[in-house]
Amino acid sequence: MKRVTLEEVARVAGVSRATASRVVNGASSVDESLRHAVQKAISSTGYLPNIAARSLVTRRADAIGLLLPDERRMDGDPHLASVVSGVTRVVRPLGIHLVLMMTGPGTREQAMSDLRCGRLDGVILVHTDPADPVPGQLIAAGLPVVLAGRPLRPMPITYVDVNQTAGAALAGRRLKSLQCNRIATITGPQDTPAGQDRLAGFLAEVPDAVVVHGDFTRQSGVAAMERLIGCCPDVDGVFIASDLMANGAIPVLHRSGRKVPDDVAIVGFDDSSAALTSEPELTTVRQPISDMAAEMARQLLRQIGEPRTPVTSVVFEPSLVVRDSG
Amino acid sequence: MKRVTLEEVARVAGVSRATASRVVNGASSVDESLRHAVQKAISSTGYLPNIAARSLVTRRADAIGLLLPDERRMDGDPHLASVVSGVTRVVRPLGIHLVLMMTGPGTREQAMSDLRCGRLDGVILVHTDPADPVPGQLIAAGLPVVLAGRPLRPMPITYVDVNQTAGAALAGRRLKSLQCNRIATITGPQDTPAGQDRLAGFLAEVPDAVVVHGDFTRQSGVAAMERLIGCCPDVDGVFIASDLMANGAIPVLHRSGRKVPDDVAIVGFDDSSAALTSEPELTTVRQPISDMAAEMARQLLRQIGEPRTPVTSVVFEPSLVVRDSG
DNA sequence: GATGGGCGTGAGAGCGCTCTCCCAATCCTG
DNA sequence: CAGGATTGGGAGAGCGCTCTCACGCCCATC
Repeated sequence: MKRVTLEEVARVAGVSRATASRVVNGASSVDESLRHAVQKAISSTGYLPNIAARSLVTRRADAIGLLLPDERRMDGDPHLASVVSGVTRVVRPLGIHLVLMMTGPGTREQAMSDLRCGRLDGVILVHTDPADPVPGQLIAAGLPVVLAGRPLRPMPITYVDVNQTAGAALAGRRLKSLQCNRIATITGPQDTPAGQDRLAGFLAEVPDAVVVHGDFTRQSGVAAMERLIGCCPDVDGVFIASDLMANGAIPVLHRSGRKVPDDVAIVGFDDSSAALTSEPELTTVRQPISDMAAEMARQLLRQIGEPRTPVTSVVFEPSLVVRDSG
Repeated sequence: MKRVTLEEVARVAGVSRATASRVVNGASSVDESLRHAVQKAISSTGYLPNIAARSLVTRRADAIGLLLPDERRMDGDPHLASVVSGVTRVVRPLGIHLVLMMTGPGTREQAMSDLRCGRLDGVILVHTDPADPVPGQLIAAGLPVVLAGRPLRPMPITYVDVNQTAGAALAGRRLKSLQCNRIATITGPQDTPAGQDRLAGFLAEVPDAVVVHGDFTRQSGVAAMERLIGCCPDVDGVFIASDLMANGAIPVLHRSGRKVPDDVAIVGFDDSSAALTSEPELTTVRQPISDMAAEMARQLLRQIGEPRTPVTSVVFEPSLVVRDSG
């Protein structure tokens, strides 16, 4: 149960600490016989490098942060598990830790400190409030950071996003191909890039669509659909900018005596778990969340590896998942 | 942009490094004037302690791990965000990092290493496979660990759980009070404590209930309900051991021409987001996930603070959330 | 006025690792 | 065979922090 150090390994292997270190770190140019001896010593002693000591000299924490919005905004967000899993996939083989930070009082400041004092090598920012000063501060300080989703105001920052506009267009084409005559959309919040782009992309495809506003929440989906069938009773096709809103909106249609998809076709966006828990299951625009998360991790690691590298943005193409609702 | 060390702070404040360290760590017995000088030096230099250096000597990582099942098992699990948020709430004020680890090839071994080499102070294990050797290894090694949920086989390990039996009884009483005559239950997997206890607790309250087995997944809820109405068409009240299964089961009832709750009352378990995305919204047994997670964190910290402390188990009481389904 | 006990402070020894030298040994080339 | 080039290994200096220990200093005690 006693701690075994490199020193100990070196002693057992009959080499210097430096050579033992070289073997541990896979450095080139160590004689094969010595390397063997060291490896034997490592496994016989059960040696594990002390990360703190290593970190102290390499100035690398081998840990990155994932900054999330608070529980309420995350709740119902189906993506968390996928994001974590995507990031984990690229990060774990490298022995890098994923530190989760949910936004709360002082979190973002803490993340800044962690970054500056070398406790974190970089951060991935999810669902960032446009008014949040943190991204700006981070890039100003030259600290590695990647955004999930295009920032509202253009800024020199690396981000990964899905082509929201193209996704909405996909939905529009689907409704048109279903021969819908009276097409509407329930939008996301218009102060977010995703909300804006999904509306713009849809209108580009269906210019005369009726527009009703929502804010991505289930609740707002209910309200928006009530308004929609009030003002436009003959609607027969709706693109709803999030599955969660669609999930709230469909029962409203049922209650009004309309059948989905027979009377009204519905296309959602996200392909979240809400798409499967809806009745009928949602036809929706899928974003490859897990792959996007993996890409964010890769971008972040690149920045950490070579600072002052030019910012990039990676945009993934969405796809249409056809199920029962439209 | 240059790193400022304690040494630097001490120099600016005109004291020794030791005294500066005392101030940083809030140690007693530092003269008020010196403390002031040091604090001024800290803020003027923008000093942030280097965690790696501290960790090296204190042998504390100030980080704990959250070991999760993989994405597929987590998918649809509505609890992740709540768990993270509960743990974060107690852990962050202490400056302790929450490291997320999703189960995958080698994860559990990695967690063991991290623990042993001092990179992690302790771990919380969620959804542990009964056959998993890791919990046993951890307690054998005397490493701090807390389980989410009672282990299948009794073992000397600290865990936090909800009183599953009592929760199921709550559901049973609810269905009886609704004057249901023909009561059934769709169970969870019978090789898990939760699955077993929910069935046992329900049968204790409704001994003559029809029992159909499921495995907590939505899919299995669909299948189980199909079997149920096949073998027992006059059923008028069902306790479904997870909201996710209930979410799958309700559309089956609708398709068979039965109305919920008028023809068949449904009570779920979990109060997960699936309870709200169901139509009608589910009456369900709520477990205080976030509070339980917070308690897990507290238990873990206690173990870290004083090793070899006796194991404890904390059991929370569930409550019934009455909505529209039963 | 000498003695004992606190208490606050500074010096310095590590914690376990990496990495830069520097030296020795081997190799190639003319 | 001499000379330089190349390579592998060891010594040792830190990385930034905590913490023990010993040293003053001041006050209370006899």
